Amino acid sequence: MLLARLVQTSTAVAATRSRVAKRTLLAAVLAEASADDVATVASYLAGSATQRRTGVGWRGLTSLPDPALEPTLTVDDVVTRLDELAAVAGGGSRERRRALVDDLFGRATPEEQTWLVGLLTGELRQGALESLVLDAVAEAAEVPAPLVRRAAMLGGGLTSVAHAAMTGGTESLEAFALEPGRPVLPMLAASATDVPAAVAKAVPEGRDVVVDAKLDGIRVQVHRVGDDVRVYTRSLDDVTSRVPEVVETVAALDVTTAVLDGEAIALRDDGSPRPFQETGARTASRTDVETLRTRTPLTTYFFDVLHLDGEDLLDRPLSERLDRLRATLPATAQVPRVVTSDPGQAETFFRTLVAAGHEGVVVKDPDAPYEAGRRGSGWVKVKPVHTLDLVVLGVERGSGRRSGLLSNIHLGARDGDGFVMLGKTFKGMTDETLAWQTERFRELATDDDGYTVTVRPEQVVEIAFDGVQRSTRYPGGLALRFARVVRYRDDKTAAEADTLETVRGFLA
DNA sequence: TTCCGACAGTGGGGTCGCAAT
DNA sequence: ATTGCGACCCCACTATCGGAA
Repeated sequence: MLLARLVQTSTAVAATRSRVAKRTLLAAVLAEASADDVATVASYLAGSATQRRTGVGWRGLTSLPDPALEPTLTVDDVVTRLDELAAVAGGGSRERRRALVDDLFGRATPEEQTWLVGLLTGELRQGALESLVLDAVAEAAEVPAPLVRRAAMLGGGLTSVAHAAMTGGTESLEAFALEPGRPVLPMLAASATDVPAAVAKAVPEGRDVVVDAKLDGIRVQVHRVGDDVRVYTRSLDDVTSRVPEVVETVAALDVTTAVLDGEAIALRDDGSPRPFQETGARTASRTDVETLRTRTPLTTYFFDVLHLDGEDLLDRPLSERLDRLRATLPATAQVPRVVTSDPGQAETFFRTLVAAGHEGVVVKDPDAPYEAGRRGSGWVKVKPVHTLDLVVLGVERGSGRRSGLLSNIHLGARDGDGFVMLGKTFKGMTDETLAWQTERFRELATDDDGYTVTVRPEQVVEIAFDGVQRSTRYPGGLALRFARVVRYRDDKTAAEADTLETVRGFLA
């Protein structure tokens, strides 16, 4: 298939807001693709290269060769070039990558160049990603959408499912099942502002809820098949070699086959959690793991079991899965948990965990199945939220649907006679807020480099955040974690804003 | 007819490993 | 040694569509 066919479709998909129309456009292309092409075509329609890493990003695509006049590139040509790039990713010379990029882009028309940049940066911005393409696969193959979705979640993603659906239909899709050794997309949690709201969202009134501790570490999905243990992250990256403690915990269990879901976290000697940065650094390190584990050991806590000794448990209610978990794992390897119908008890558990330095809780419906890849209401997380009144020091131009608006604001805390920047945020703004702040910050502008507008430090903004972390990027040595706008405050002057000292007090 | 679940988009800070400077 | 880049860890929030109620 010609790449131009995909580019043309992407343009048409971007041009309509109707999801049904997008789906139909995508399905038409899938139906045209050959059996050899269809997996790649599905991935490209969803805006993803088939290679996990190509070593080429936004920066490597800033200067491109002159484009081709005629569209001649095929989907297969692109795959071939990206395979070559992937082969030198994280090892090859920049010059070699440059040559491969130039060759590929030199054979692309201007439209194809733009599309390829979107593909490689993950910013196609056509209003359709994997989820919509899965629906399109169902339409093209004339099979039920839930069947396609389930197969994708359990069977290794869009590409293999697209191929199976288009070549084998319903029968092929039904063959996809949880297979120990092959990771499945993890179930995700919705969120609520407090424990009562979370309980109300998770279960009908008066029923039991499961309340799990939410630990601030790295999500791990562990597969054991006989003596072989493999560890996957939330995005299904294989990190087995980096986390031997997790492997040992599961290897010690009295089972032959298991799939477990949990969290790995670095703790202090007294059992309190270390800052997320330390757990993150530990799990990201690949070199000299043996030294690292003595310095920053990881502890693993599991909260779910998807498979046990030949038995799939995904569709079993959580209460039953937890019974199996309790029978299989020592208490020390399980996430702290209470099961209660008393909202007061859930609240107390939440407060105790937060006081101990943990992130919060996840409230769960005991009747809910494990919905791989979904952010259902069966799991609802609750974390404490802090707020500060900070001063806007600058604002950046937005992109995409925020083009023409001033979007990402720079936040400062009061320090002596001046202000110290603590981070940025673009979250929590409604369209109305964006329109207002665009006008407001143009009035306060003192400088403009074409991207960032510097403003007189006068506008106070109330900011919600999850915590304060150490920073090497910002001059105060501190940065906010997950900062978002609550509201602009016109009842406070910059002289009344919170100080750097106050912010430092939030450092754990 | 209204409501709400699911998606896509818009980006945040920190960390590692590697190549180039 | 330091810097820039890509990839990945953690992620919140709003607007919108279209099926559910």
